Amino acid sequence: MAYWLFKSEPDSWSWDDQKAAGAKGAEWSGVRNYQARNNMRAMKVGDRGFFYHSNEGKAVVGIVEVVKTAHHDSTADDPAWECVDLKAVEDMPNPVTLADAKANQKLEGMALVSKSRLSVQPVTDDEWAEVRRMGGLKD
DNA sequence: GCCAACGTTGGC
DNA sequence: GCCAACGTTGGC
Repeated sequence: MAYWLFKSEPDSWSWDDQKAAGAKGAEWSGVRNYQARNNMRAMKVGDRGFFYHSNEGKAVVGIVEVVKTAHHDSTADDPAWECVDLKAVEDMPNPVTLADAKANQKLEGMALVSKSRLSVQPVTDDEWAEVRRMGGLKD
């Protein structure tokens, strides 16, 4: 299974919105960046991701799961834009902030730190385990 | 609210 | 196919 990180501004789509979408999940729509889209195309059902609040909070606040592979983004006219569907799985007991991630040497290679503008990013197994540990989650 | 970083667009 | 101009993202 692969791991990912999804960024959203809480003003437009927050963790609470994501949880309100329930078990059937919701489209991760609105991505207009090829790298981010390609990452979504590579996802499989069951892959997990961090849900990150950008701008306000700047922290990983929860865990999501891919419930549907990439398909046309209903908010885009251009068929080139695709998105996956995600459902909320669990809260981070202690949100892991960007400052926390930057301060942790084990995470210095993480895309969140080094490619700050990419909105859908891959996460390595080690990074996944480390951020979960920092957030207070067990395996 | 500013600005740096970076992706995209369009003229040549 | 290069590169300048422009727009957007996101941290501060």
